[in-house]
Amino acid sequence: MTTPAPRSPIAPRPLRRDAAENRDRVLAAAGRVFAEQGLEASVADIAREAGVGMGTLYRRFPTKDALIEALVQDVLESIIEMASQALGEPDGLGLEHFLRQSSAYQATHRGCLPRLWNTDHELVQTARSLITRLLQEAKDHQRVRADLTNTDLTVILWAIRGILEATGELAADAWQRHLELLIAGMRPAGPDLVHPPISQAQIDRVLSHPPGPPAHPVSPDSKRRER
Amino acid sequence: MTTPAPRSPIAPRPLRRDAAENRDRVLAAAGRVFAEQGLEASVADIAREAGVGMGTLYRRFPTKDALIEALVQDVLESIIEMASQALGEPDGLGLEHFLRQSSAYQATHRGCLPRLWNTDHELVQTARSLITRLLQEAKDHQRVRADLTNTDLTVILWAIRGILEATGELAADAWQRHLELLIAGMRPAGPDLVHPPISQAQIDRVLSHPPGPPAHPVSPDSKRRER
Amino acid sequence: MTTPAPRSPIAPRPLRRDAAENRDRVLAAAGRVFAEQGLEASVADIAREAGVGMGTLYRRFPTKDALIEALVQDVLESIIEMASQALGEPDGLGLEHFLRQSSAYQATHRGCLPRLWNTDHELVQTARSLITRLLQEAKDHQRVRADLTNTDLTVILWAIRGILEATGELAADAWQRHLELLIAGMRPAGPDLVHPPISQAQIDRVLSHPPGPPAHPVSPDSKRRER
Amino acid sequence: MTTPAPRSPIAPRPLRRDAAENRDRVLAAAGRVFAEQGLEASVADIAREAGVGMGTLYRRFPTKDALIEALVQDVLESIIEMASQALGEPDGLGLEHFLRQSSAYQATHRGCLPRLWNTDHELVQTARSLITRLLQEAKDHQRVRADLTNTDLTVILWAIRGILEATGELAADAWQRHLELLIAGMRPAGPDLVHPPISQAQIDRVLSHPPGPPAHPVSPDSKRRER
DNA sequence: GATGAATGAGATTTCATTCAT
DNA sequence: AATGAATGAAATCTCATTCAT
Repeated sequence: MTTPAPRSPIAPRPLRRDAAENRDRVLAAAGRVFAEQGLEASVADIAREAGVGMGTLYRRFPTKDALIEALVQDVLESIIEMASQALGEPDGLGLEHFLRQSSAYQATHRGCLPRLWNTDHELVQTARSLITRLLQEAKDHQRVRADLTNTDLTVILWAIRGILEATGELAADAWQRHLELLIAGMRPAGPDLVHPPISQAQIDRVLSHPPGPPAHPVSPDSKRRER
Repeated sequence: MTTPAPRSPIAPRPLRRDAAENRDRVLAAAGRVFAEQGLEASVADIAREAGVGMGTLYRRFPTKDALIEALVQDVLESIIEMASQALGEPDGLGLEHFLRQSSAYQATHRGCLPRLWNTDHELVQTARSLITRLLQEAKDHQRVRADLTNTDLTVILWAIRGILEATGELAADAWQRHLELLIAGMRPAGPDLVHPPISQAQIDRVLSHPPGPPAHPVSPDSKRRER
Repeated sequence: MTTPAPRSPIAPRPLRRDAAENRDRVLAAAGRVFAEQGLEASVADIAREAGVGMGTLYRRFPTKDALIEALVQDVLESIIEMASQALGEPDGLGLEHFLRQSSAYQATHRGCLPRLWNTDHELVQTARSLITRLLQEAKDHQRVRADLTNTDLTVILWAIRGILEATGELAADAWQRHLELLIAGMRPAGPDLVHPPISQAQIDRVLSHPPGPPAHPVSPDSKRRER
Repeated sequence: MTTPAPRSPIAPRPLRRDAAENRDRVLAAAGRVFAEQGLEASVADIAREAGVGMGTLYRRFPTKDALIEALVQDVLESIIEMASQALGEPDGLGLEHFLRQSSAYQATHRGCLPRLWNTDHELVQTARSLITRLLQEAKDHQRVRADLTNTDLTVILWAIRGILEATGELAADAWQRHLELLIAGMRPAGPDLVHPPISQAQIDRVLSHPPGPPAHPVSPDSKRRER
């Protein structure tokens, strides 16, 4: 309504530019601050680091949680991209490449790791299905044992995340050698596995009710005492 | 445990006993509460669960952090005990047994995991040296590849912790199969490892400056009021 | 547990004394501050006026709303007491006395008026049933017209509240003469009433979904915008 | 309405018209939003409902308060119009008609009720003097008791507003029967009134220092940033 | 020695108002 | 002239820690 002077049909959006810039600045700042202080870093710190007021931050991300989710989403999208490209690789080596590449990427985006593989995010499903296909390719080329399952790979991602969280930037490459060992263990030669894989249902339950630290930004009305 | 310097024989025994009982009750409660809510559980919740007043809790543990450390210590002591017993085992299988046993134990003591292998604790050094001996035994019996190092094992512990933290009680056995894969990868047969192990110095740095979540709800410097 | 030395069976509670004192201080302060500034007065102001820290206030009243409810409850209890006593009065004059007395009382407890007759409070039901009996007595003695209903009286209370809110302490007696007019209009002599009384169901709906200003302490997650 | 001082004939007409349209759209939106959410509705909500940007809104109304005042003014103008027309009515019934008509009107313009009869607005004076004349006419025709004063009528308006605020749209007609009772009480027949009317001075004081909720979200003195 | 009430800094979130585009 | 992004003070609520009883 009030349609002002019709604007050039080329210009995508007028004042959206700085807004988008700002959004990126905030996300970048959040990544840095979370990487340094963990997810319990204060939103005020992030705003300061980004050089914006708190209101600006909250205009874009109405909740601390929304901010974290946005970070998670960014990382997941990159990882999904990596998985897609790995799918094209010959000789069934895509899976290994993907594991290495995505771990390296996560190492440089530690900010949101605690939430990365523990959210019931649509993109997590997407990533999972791509990984399933990578796994199948690897099996087809006898790169990995036939009894390896999809859920085994989810567990591997949790394990690597554990290493990344433990080391931070102080031993940022620790995961590499560990992954080598793991991949060696995944080769077809190995002995029969005694323990069965966990079920997809278990993983789904984990994703929807992440244990321990309650998704961090503790909901303010979750507890109520009296007397 | 922690048997302090033997004290004057005048000090009344029964009281001591009560005090120790109280201490244990608090520790047990902390374990339960932390396992459920994560380390950001409130001290008040723990006191309530333990059935003692906050003053009592603070008399035993001058700081929330001290309480966490005490939990860590308990777990470390048990783990050290496991390592000691594993040392006696024949055929160099002690290492594997230890890894399985200690992981199972940690799975049932999730309360303090985030701090378990990330503190500069004297007992961590003790555990490490025992593990070093287990590793040597395993090598001597050709159970594991000769180029496996002490630090590789620390990384393995971080990885398993990662799985335990991710799954909670919802998939409490997920670590078992993963450890199987890992052990398979540690066997001597495998290909040469491309990446070198991280250095002991890096690990020490990690232990003294744990990344991410700072010593948790960092004490606010104890500012005092006047009024 | 830990049952300390059994305490004298007479002493009701040991440290509860100052706690109760504090509770009363907070309630009194809240009454004063709300009366002056309205229900949107800040909780910090109340704490300051009461001479306690915010934590203390929030230990007793875990929510601003809980504090308001407590005030409302206090007032309702007094009003119920007045209604009970009025029930004993002869000649069916109890109703009028009650209206006068309770209005005067509300005039001196303006703090929580906006919530007084607009909450779905159990005590409101109690008050209502007492008022119903007062009304019946008044009818029995031909003090008021026979077609007067229970809901008419609720509306009268809303009207008086409106006057009290409008005047504050600047014309604290304005309601008196108005009530006189109203009571005159309620006498049996008057002409037939054209408009029917509103239904009890309507009133119940009003009580459970008070209109306009959302019960004031606007819930913090009631709105969420984005982009 | 509000036709300002006639301006230079150069100023372009069409623009003016758009501006006025915008103004009306904002006012209408404010009425709707305030009616739904109360006066603490956010200015952003109003702008959105009106379909204009916040800057536009603030160009017309430099302050949230100014917006509310404008609403009040609109309502007052309508009410004054009603009073004027009622003045012409025969038999001294104008007063009653006016009370009914204006109450009905207010019921459909609940947005600004909390401020309607509590502002030191020039139009309130105008309305008051008209009401005074209506009252005189009513007395002249013995429709109401002779000792009824101007201030009694202000109090009646406050009372009715109280009912309207309490009921919202959930019992939008509750005021009608109440007004009937009240008018019955105002008839000449009644007993002598014990309480004297409040003084005009008191009312004036109320209007200039409205009690309770201060001019609502009091502007925080417009502190400015630097950065 | 034990209890739990009190403290107050700090965390998240809202919103009136300004100003670059 | 219009838009809506940015600002930051202020509000509510939490919780580690102390200390009167």
